[in-house]
Amino acid sequence: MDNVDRRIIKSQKAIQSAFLTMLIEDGFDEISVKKITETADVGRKTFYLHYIDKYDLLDTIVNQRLEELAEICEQKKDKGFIEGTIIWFHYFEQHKAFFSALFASKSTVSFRDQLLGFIMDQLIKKIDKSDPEKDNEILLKFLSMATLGIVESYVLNQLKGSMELVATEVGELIMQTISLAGQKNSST
Amino acid sequence: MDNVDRRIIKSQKAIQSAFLTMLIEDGFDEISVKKITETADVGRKTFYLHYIDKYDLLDTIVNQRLEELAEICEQKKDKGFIEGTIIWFHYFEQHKAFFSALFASKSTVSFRDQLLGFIMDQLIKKIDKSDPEKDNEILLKFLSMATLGIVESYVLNQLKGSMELVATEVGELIMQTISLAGQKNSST
DNA sequence: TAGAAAATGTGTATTACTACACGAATCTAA
DNA sequence: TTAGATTCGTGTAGTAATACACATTTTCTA
Repeated sequence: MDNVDRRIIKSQKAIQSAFLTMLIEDGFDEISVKKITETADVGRKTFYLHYIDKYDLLDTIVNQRLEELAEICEQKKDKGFIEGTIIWFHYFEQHKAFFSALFASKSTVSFRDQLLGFIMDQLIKKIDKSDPEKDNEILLKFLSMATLGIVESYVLNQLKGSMELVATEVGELIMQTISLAGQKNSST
Repeated sequence: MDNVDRRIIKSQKAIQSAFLTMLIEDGFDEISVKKITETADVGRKTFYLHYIDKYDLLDTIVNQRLEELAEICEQKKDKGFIEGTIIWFHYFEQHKAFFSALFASKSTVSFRDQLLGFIMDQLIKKIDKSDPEKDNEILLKFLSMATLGIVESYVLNQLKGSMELVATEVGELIMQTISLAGQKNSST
């Protein structure tokens, strides 16, 4: 089945496009399934043929975004820490409105989990590279949460510096922390 | 049945929109049903659910346009000859690319018939107003063909004067011809 | 806080659209 | 002219989307 029925593609496209517009313009909490389907010019039932509810729709879209980002990271994985972090922040910069809307809402808990999971996935590769033996879950969680916090602040425009500055500092902090943990580990 | 199935509306909209784009860009003769459905992102079969062939589609669209124009004329019917004619030409001015493409093709014969019929319908009202007794079919056909010829030349940019100038002259010519015919008629 | 209004999620029967395949018609180039 | 490709128009069986109705839940507001 390489040929997906064009009706499915059209419906999902219309729904997701309507959702994204409303997400950025009105925020996640203001969105209702009814409004989405009205904007998408699609029967309400059609929505439920594809998604469980608006949270499920959000999950789907977030996953798409993160797969995109993972793909970008994969292509440039041998660039070193700083450059890698800049690539991250460049992506969030581009989709600022989107992520900003999600951080701004209190009902997008699963989004935070997804994003945290993604950051952990990415960081684990880097840590493994520096210190392949150990799987230090404390360190991993520590750094991931720290990064998540910075990403949130950045996307919500709560940080002063430029994207490059923020990314560079975060990259350095992560790098230092890992190497510190590595020393401590090798000394015991 | 006031609620038309939204799928029908969507399909027709997509097909007509694709057709119009291709009509203006490539001309009527270059258009194939296959290309239309590809551009419209619709199954080829769907086209045939709504239209017999591309000529039928064209007929439909032309009729829509002419109904539009008839509506405009109806709203401003008490404006006198000159103003009325200017309204006509204003409409053709706005849809120049569309009508130009149709006049340029040799396989759009029915379009000419439709337009001629439309012009006759509109003129018959005016003539009736001046001379209600007579139904002079010669005069009607004569004037309609003349007008059709001018419209064609105008749309194809073969006339020098501005829209207002052309419309005014045509309006005067029609008016004079009718009144001449009226005199001749009343003298017998 | 009660009661109205709106949104939700689901079931059902119907319909428009789909992919695909086919022979016929039309176009193209050797 | 002939062979090859392309488009045409139609048939078929399957599926996505539809309108509509319903009970339930949530949200609003008086």
